Amino acid sequence: MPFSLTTWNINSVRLRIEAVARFLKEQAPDVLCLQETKCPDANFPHAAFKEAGYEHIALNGQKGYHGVAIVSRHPFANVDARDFCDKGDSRHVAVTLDGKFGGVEIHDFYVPAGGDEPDVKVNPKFAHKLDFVDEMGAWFQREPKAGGKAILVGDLNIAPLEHDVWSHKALLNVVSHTEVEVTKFSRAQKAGKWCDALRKFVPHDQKLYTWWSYRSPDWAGADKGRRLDHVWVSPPLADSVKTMRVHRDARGWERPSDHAPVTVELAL
DNA sequence: ATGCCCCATTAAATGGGA
Repeated sequence: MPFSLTTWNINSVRLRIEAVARFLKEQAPDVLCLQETKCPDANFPHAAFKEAGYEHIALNGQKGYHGVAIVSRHPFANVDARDFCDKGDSRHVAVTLDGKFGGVEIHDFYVPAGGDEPDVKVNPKFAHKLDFVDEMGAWFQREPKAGGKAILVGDLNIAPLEHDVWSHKALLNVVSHTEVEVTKFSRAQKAGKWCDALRKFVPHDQKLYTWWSYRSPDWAGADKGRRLDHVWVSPPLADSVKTMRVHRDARGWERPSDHAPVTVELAL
């Protein structure tokens, strides 16, 4: 049975609710995972999602910063959220689907950006990012359960491969592409036996981006992007991923997020 | 090789993004 899922760092769900509604109308994924909702749960724009057909909503939001949400056409059997690094911030929410896709686990992550300086001695935000990724790896030793069907998505804020950034050489010492981040990222991915669903479709020697800085006066022309958003699937789903698309056009909409939505289709 | 930016909060800066 076909199943589609989109991940999108929306950079304020309230500010961009019309863009979200347009996307859902045009693309109609089964599930949408958002990051950087910047919205307390009490203020989440439920009505717009319900009108669009997404009646099932799992939230882990907070005031002003961060925040994740999963909205779905299908019911949830379970909702969970984990407080990585015990900081009380909203960077993870998970659901287990019920109904015709029953048993499939979906994890939505917003990994810390890590600040400017890639040095834990002077930059606590970078230390937090590295600790966060380490804790993900430790948790993936037991989660998801062996043999389980799981999908992990989100703004992981690390571009691991050489061609996940516009210039490997220029970004080697830039937070998101440093060696220590990439090493920890790969370790966490291996710990959960996660399969990189996006790179299944794009060879490693070809550029693949999901994010373009607001600071560029001509983001599309300069095309100095990074692949910060990811979709991983557990081993039982590795062969079920049928298509992948980065919706680059949405980066060019009026008052856009700096991240493009990314959609995968699976045969479940 | 960084960036001319953008968002939320709280009241014209500040913190955060990446």
